Amino acid sequence: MEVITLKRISEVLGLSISTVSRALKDHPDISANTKKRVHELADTLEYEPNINAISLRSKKNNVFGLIVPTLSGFFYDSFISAVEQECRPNGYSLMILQSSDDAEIEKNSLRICKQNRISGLFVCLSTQTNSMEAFDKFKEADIPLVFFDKVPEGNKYNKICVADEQAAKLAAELLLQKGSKKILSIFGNENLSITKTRFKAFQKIISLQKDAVTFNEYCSSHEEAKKTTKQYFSKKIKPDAVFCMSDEILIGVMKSLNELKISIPEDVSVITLSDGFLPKIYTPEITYIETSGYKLGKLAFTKMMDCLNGNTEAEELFISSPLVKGGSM
Amino acid sequence: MEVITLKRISEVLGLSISTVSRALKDHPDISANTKKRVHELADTLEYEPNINAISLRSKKNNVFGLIVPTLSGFFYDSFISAVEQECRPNGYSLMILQSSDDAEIEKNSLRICKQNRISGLFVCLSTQTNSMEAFDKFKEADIPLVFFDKVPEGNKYNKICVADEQAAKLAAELLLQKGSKKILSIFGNENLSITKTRFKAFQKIISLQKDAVTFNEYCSSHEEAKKTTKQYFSKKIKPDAVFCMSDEILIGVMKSLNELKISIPEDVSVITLSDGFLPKIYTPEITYIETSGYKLGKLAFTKMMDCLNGNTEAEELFISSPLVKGGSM
DNA sequence: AACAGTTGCGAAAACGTTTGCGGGGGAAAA
DNA sequence: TTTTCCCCCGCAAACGTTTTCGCAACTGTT
Repeated sequence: MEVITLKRISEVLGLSISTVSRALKDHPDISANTKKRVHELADTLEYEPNINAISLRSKKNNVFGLIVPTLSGFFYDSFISAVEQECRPNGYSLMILQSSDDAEIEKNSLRICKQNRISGLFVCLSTQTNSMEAFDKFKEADIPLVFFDKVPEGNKYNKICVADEQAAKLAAELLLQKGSKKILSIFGNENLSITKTRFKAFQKIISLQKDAVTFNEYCSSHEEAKKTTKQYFSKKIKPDAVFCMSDEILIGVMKSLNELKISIPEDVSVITLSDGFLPKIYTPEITYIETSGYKLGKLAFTKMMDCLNGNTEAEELFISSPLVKGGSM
Repeated sequence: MEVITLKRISEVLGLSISTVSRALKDHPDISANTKKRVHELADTLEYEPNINAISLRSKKNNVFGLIVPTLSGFFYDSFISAVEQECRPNGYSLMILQSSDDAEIEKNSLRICKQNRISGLFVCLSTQTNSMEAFDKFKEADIPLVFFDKVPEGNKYNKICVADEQAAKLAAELLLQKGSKKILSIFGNENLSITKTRFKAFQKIISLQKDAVTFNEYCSSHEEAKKTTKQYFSKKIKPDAVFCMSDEILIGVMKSLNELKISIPEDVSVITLSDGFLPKIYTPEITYIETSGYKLGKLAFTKMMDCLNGNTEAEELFISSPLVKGGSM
């Protein structure tokens, strides 16, 4: 299988390489007739430009890097799906890398991105990341950086986030409004800023209600959440509501409640922050505050294009988190 | 931010570009001292080779294409995760494309792959694909093609599959062994070879048992599966077992059974083919035959490397599908 | 002192594009 | 007829590598 290049086409047609190149790009210098001949031959020969050559010449690779802790999760797949959907029509490709939540691998992934001279980078930080130095190198090289979900501290980065504060607040208000007094609140990894934000906002609202108390727990896996839930519901005074910070938590909580045959919403109210897939699996469907990976992806892409168009100032953007009512409250 | 190239290093050190290149690659022609000097400067300058230039020169891009109908599913994310995990340590990158189950987009994705001169391609066909012509072009160009999950017919392609026949057979045997007599069997998209295979194998086993009957249905979404299940369980004579061909089906089935307050496994046995995530969400956990996207990914990668090493003969490989017992039978 | 063999390095071409510049040739203007 | 101008097109450099070939300067052998 001979591979078709501009040179090949130029030879067949008795033209120069430059003329063929310009003809294919509809350059005004080229006559209509020549353009026609070139296009036709290119079509029949199924010419495809060599992206590597173009990238080399233009010093720009139309590829975005995307680094996530793991692909197989509850959330990242829909984020990536959204980004990819935008990429193709805009002439970009996506190079995906997993950090496995390991700072070393993350750093290595950054190297790969650098070597590939990517045009931009989407990043969800690993929980182990302790230095932003490697990321700052990209900034210095004017390669747009868009963080999402797990984002760095400080105001010098582009961050696309769920409106965590608002979402947690909304959940808390809803619980109080339903008259919940003893709320079991389970959060994720304690070190993440996302956890801190959600925790603080949730706490603040609950504390406004004098006769309501919360039992706060941090669980970093659904197994842990399951165990914790079981403990609370084995006591004499059981919680009358459970707040889950994420899908991961929800899974554990539901497993416990179901095993203990605790009825939802009769015995206990349940509310969670979620992408929306899992809450609908259960019966009754769980009421949730939407934290859409899909929306997040769309917004992240928009911000990326913004950056490429010269809008370089760091910005923190939020997606709205509407309430989706199920039957769990 | 000046970008560092071999040329830049050679200028600083008063060497030629070729010498620098060779020094970095530990070429025997270069003296130990020169190598040391070059390596040190490259390190402090944080030189990163330009992959685009390398790809152009070598006519090989160390990138694999990966086309799936959609990223956000039950299955593909773990497949991709497995492939990505193998790629990095082997010096490859992954370019991911979604076909959105659309033949046109799929074709377009193939173009992108071609333009990028990828080294190999993983494909899960869209259900709309009606011609393999575009894929055959890759074969002709000696670009390895590895199909998975939804694979083409015929024996001229590399296919990595779940042992569908064996899995469906196993499920059927288990149901009969438990004494199920009236089995509701719900399958996915009727046109897929994967569906046909599972259907045939399942049917064959059931038909061996004279007093057992199956009600066969095809549903292409969980909503449809839910509706269908509801219909069957609203009749006087209800099924005593449900077989689900996939997670998608399982979701619908469980929703119906739960809403109808039908007890598992007392009133009905449930068994499914699944990646394993969803079955464990439910209480009791659903018994399933494992169809691991992760294992599939690992095997697909192995086959890809095989192809690149010259083993070009088309091959159909299977991953085993062990039974994972839950409490649903 | 002449020779062959080795060691260490550089020149240049090639991969496939894009693009600034320049030039031939024909038509219109003088 | 000469001049001017415009229309088409080709030359060549550049992007950053890798690699073939060759050459100079030693080293050691007769």
